[in-house]
Amino acid sequence: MDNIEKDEKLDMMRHSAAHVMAEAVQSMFPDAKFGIGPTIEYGFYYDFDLSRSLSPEDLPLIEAKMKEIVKSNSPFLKEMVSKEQARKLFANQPYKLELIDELPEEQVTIYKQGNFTDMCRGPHVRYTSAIKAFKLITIAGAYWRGSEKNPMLQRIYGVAFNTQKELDEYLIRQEEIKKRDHRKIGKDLDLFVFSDLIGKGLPIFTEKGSVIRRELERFVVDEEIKRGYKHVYTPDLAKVELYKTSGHYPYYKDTMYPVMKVDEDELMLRPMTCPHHYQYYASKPRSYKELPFRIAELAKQFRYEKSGELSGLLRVRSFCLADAHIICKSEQAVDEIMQALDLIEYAANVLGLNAGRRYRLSLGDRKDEKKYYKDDAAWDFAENVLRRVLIQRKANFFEAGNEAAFYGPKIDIQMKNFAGKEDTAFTVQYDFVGPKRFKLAYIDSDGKEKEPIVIHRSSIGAIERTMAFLIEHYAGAFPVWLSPVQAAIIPVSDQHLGYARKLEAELKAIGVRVMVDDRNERMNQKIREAQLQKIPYMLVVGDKESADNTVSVRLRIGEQLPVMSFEEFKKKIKQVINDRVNELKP
RNA sequence: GCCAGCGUAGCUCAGUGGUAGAGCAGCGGUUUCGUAAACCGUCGGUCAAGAGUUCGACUCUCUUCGCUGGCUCCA
Repeated sequence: MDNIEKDEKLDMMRHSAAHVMAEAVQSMFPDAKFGIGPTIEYGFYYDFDLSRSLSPEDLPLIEAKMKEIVKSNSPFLKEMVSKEQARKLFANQPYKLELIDELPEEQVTIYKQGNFTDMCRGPHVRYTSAIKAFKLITIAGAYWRGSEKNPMLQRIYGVAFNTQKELDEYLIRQEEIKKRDHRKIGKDLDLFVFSDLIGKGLPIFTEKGSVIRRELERFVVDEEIKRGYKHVYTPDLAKVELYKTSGHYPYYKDTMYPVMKVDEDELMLRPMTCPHHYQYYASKPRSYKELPFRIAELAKQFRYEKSGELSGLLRVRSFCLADAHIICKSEQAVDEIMQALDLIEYAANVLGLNAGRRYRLSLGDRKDEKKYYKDDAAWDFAENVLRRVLIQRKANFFEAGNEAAFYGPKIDIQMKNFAGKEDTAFTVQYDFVGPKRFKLAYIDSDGKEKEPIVIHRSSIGAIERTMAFLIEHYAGAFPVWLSPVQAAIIPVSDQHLGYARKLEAELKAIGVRVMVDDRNERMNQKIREAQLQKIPYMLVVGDKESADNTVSVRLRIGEQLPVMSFEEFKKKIKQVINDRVNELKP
């Protein structure tokens, strides 16, 4: 049996498990109304409309009932009925009736097992006993058909596998994911905190977290300047008029903060940077010789996110985007996008964030003139440019409709986080609208005024989100250049404090972040704590070391380096930092 | 924002209709130690906030705030 066949079989079993769960729920709630019950990665869910709210205590009861049904080994019976019959059969199932009305076929498939009948395309396993290891995981609210306007149903999520062993492994894996959660590690390592008084979704970076952030920022600013960007600072707020001119206002209204009245003006916190950068470009006439005009900024942006959407550093209400806008001729677009992707890939490699990287060519929907600016020729041109770039790079990409910005298509660089979830980490967007709205122009070689295009891009994305990725990716054991404390000096006893202080001063002098653990504690205790803090180097110094000017180096991976001279260690650590080495051992 | 759950000391967590406990951290000592937790003592909580029920509420009810898992949305 090949893998695809195997997957299909597993999928069938999960789908059948959803039906069995529905039967179990029906036995407990005879008047239950049923939504849909599809399979998902690792399992299944089913949506119900019930007379009362489910509580977590219900899950074991439902699960027990399911096990009974599985044990009873009742067959799944398939039947074809006409829509008319189906309507009668599901007369008191409003959600099913809605689905029936929308089915194009005249015949409807129904599946029956035990006392439960469901409208379903199938296929299913033959008997309920084919359902192997499963577990109900959680209950959640879910809008009928995913729309906020519809009633909210109660969804039960379950997972199912062919063997108990696989199920156990899945559960263990979930525990590991929890341990790596950036919110947990952020607390353990004291990287960021929140304050109810400041507000939700507004993180405070602690001293240690700020070290990481500063290193990231320095890295990206230096790299961008090297690559020909003008790095600037523009204001965090601006007149509402600016965003009305840019055309963002109607699209972003819901995610922008309310307007502030200041004197005669109406100001607001910026939800994006582009128009600010355009104003820099537009501050004087530009020649074609100045193009491409690359403007970069570590830009704070403010977006009102619904409270339920906030999550640690992943979703915040104020974030800092490593943002840039490249104003250029359309003929330069391919080359500029190539360079932008080069930078993004380079930075991602330095950070070690490559897991599951793939590209999404995000396209608009020509018919949706509310959501996307109407200009078919411009969309065609831009889409071709982006597609050409991706093909030329032999990038692993796929196309997705209805994902573009209102002003043009984009390339999203997708990444998988530790939990296996895919997220947009970085993005490159083609914009043919901005220049029009702001009447951006350049004087071409023929002396005529022409309209440029704009490429929006983020290099290392939103700093907050990227930090969350890094925390989870490294489980807090950051590369040395990012580590808040790079070396801990651990005197064996306080007689060795003098030597420890001397090493500390010398390391500080060459820019190493070092601390001496001078507490009245045993060496073992200090090592343990340095280890828990994921400090990359521990320098244990006692009689021997102070006598011959050496250090005993312990790495946080538990490994011990052979005794080396302090000079040698200095050279080594300096090099690891400067080269931004990913792994601990050079 | 919506649905559900949770909120006890700085952290991790016990606990119960009769006005709170442990370990770690902190602090004060003792100890001067060789690669992941020395020992003794001690401080610490309007049990998220407010209102109600009750003779009595951390416990039951309601409201608010915050967090978590989903839904919707998204850098």
